[in-house]
Amino acid sequence: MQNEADLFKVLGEPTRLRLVTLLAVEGETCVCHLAGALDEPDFKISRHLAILRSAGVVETRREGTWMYYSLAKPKGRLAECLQACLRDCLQEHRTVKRDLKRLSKASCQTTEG
Amino acid sequence: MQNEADLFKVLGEPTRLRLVTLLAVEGETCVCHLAGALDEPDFKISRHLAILRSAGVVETRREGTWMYYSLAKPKGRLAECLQACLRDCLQEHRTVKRDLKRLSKASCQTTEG
DNA sequence: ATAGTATATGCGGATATGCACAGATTCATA
DNA sequence: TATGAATCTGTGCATATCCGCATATACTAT
Repeated sequence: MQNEADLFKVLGEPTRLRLVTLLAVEGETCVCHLAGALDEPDFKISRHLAILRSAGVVETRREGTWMYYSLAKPKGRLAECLQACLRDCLQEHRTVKRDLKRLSKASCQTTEG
Repeated sequence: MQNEADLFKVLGEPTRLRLVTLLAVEGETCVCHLAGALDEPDFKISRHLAILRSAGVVETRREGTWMYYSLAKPKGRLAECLQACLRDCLQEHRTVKRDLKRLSKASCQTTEG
């Protein structure tokens, strides 16, 4: 049961919940865009992404200097159910909508302009 | 978003997750039966129930010396979704099945025999 | 090599969490 | 009022969590 609880636990933090919801809605995104979307320092975002990753919630793909994060294929019914929960229930959340808006304007330093 | 995260957080602990799942499956149950079902000391169960209660996840009904706990009516879509998640995905969990088995034999001191 | 961008991580400190034990409630009954 | 069962809570302790800062790593391009 510890495994199942850990899944909830990892989502039980606002920054991580926002990140996972963003990834659920927008798909693969790089760290600096996520940091811009949440308006938080990149080292903080990176930390939380690492936690989500070691919990198997997200996975990564490297492309040059960039690290792209995306939701991992759910492992088991509970994970699947929870992913659906986030997409269905949190997509319209005030904070998430704000994050999505910022995400649409986000840019890494090298991709500006 | 803190509210939503808190909902996950409160479920992110094995004892609480077992309690909520048990209540989702069995309905209203008293503390000593829950303690017997989980095979944990009653003060520990009571603590965790208090946490679930102050998070609005469960509610209580007093009947004499007994305190009966049950799932609270979900407040919002997310809570509703999560309750369904637990019922659908955790009901068949090894630990939960064991808890349910013990619950079926559980008895308070005064209700023994 | 050097510089610069993107990302990750070691560290220290403040706060939160979970536990066990003991003791305090609350209620029913004698 | 006195006893006992069911439940709750104060306390101390060990551990975990989150944060910001500084630094380290990984990669690209000059």
